[in-house]
Amino acid sequence: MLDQRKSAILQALVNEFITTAQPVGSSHIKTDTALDVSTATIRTELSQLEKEGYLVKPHTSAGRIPSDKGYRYFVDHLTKPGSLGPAQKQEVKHFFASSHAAIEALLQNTSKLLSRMTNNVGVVIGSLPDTTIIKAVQLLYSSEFSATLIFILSSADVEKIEINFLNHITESDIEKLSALLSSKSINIPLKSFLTSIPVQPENLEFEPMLRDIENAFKAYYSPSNELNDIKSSHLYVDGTSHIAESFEAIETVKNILEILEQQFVIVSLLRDVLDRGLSVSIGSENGLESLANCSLVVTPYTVDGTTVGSIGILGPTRMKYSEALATVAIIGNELSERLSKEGQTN
Amino acid sequence: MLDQRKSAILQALVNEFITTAQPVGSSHIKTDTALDVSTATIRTELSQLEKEGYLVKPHTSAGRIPSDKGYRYFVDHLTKPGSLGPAQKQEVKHFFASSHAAIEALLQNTSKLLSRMTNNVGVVIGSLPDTTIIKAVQLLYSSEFSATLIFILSSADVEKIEINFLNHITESDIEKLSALLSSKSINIPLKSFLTSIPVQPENLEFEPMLRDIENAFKAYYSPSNELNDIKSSHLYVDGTSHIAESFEAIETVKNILEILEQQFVIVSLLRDVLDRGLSVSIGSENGLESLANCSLVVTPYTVDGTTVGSIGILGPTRMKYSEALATVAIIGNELSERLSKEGQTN
DNA sequence: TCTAGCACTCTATTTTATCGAGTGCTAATT
DNA sequence: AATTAGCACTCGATAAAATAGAGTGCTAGA
Repeated sequence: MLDQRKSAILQALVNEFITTAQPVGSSHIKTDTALDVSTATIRTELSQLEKEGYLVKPHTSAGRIPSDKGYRYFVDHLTKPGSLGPAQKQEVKHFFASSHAAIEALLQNTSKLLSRMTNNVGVVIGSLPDTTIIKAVQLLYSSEFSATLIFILSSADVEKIEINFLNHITESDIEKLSALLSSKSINIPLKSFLTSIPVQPENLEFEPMLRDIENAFKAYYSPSNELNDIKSSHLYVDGTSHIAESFEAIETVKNILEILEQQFVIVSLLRDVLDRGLSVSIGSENGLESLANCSLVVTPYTVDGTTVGSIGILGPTRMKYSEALATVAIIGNELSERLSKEGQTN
Repeated sequence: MLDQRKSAILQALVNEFITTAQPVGSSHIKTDTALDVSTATIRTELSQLEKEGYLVKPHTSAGRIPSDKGYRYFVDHLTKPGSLGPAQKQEVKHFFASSHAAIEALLQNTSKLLSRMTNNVGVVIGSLPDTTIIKAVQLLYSSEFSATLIFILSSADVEKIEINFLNHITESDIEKLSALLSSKSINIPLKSFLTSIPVQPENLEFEPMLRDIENAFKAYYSPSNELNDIKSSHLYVDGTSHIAESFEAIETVKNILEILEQQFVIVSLLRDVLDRGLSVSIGSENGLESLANCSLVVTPYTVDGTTVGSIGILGPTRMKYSEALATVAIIGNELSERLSKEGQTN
């Protein structure tokens, strides 16, 4: 824990660095703070803060830059939750009040909103396979040898799986099968879908088709499939252009874009946060070389009290945390509310 | 039309520039080509090519760079279709042979494949609202006041629309409505959906609900909604990190990323190509300041002979056109075949 | 414990010099 | 008429040298 003066200095330094992106020297801090001490005193303080790992010097005769530890302290102890201006609150309210016919569009637009309001990359992760429950099942006839299996999930997502049948099927077969599946599988977790349709005496005639469905389902959710996470929990990203604004080095930009393309990486980062609530992951805490200069501000969102996904922003470590935290928090809340209200998904 | 020697010079110059990204001087061209003339002769040719608009000089004492017109000539007259190596053909075959349970995943992965094989941005556009036909309709009960309307389209896409009813509804209402819609709307174009359900004497009791559906549908496809194009024709983009490799200036990268985020811009660019077949759009031909240094190689794809969308790559004007054309063409073919076979979508 | 003062460090910026790939022109050659 | 050798000239790129100034760390005195 830092004493009052060190705190004030660290806070001023971080704030200054966030806005200017330049190393901060002792004299700047003197003007920024109300501290009535000389720059020499500030310098000794700075050098101690550096010794303790909160600050870093790019080179001998430069000002200081916050280290990840410095940012961490800043976020944990020196950042008030922050509140949005009325105009911005209005923007969020208006966004969620306006209609978004499809859930996918809502989530996609939510990532856009996050991005636009914070000038960072907006990220939204929908549906968590472990917790989602089947709210409706429907099998739709496509052709003599294929049909589409559709799940509507508690997370408000829709999953659809193409089924190819080995044997000839009829529309009436499919209808009966569909009814059968509905009767057995509603309100159980998606991951238990298979066990919910054991072969019973009365549906022996459907056994081969059920076998086909089983195979398609297994293939779709095969854990060996790296894309599985993406398929079963959609990721919506927007505002990638902001990272080109935030970083000078084109190499850095490239690396971050690559990470964003490997969606499962982001997905797992966002998942970590589910039981932690609103939280910040700073630089090296992300555990990824490529994201060493990035921070994530993430919060889970809920549907009817159950956590179903998370939203967040990805930006440079020198982001406006207070603003970011406030924005992510409010959008998370409004999204939860929007998804829960009107019983749309129950 | 350029004479033999000018052609050879232009061709050599473009090829050299594509690989080195440096302005090309007369001596390089002498070594690159089999032409048995002096550099002085080449210089006069170059200066004529420049006068005719095929080449550009960054500054007085530099080599030349192809202009958009130069690339255009190169693509139109000096580029053979190009063919992929066996390993690459294999990669494409293998990709389309392996199973992709959901169409969305297939299209998303196709953009990834395009990107990986060409080291550019891969783009896939699915479903064209004007031509898509409803293959199945289903209304699913969600709650007392809401349901989900699902269309399976000939493009293999699924559209779903949340309906909020003004009045209390029951599951049985929804079932009947669903059957009614199915009977009236299958095999008609999506855009004619509304006119396909006129109120008939026998379904007067559903009139208020049909009204609600009508409103939701109208809202969803409202032409005033700029997002409409995106919603009704999904866009899949992958490999954005490659643009950070292709361009030096971070500003350029930012601008291109921004364009990619405004999906409807890309969608309209890709649409232009539908009746032109495999084609290339170079630099200023794209009509967008931000894409002045980019080219698009695009081809439509079909399902059972009907064009339903297009795929392509976005890269720097100095891309390997021959390779790009070959790759886009083969992937387009395989995708069409894959979507058509097995009658999955009929 | 704080502060004024000062020597020292080191990057960033500017200035100057030099290099060399490439051009355009001209006069001679084929 | 086309080609080519020769040469002066241009101009960005790279390197080297000079300068400025923001910032530090240390010390001695208040």
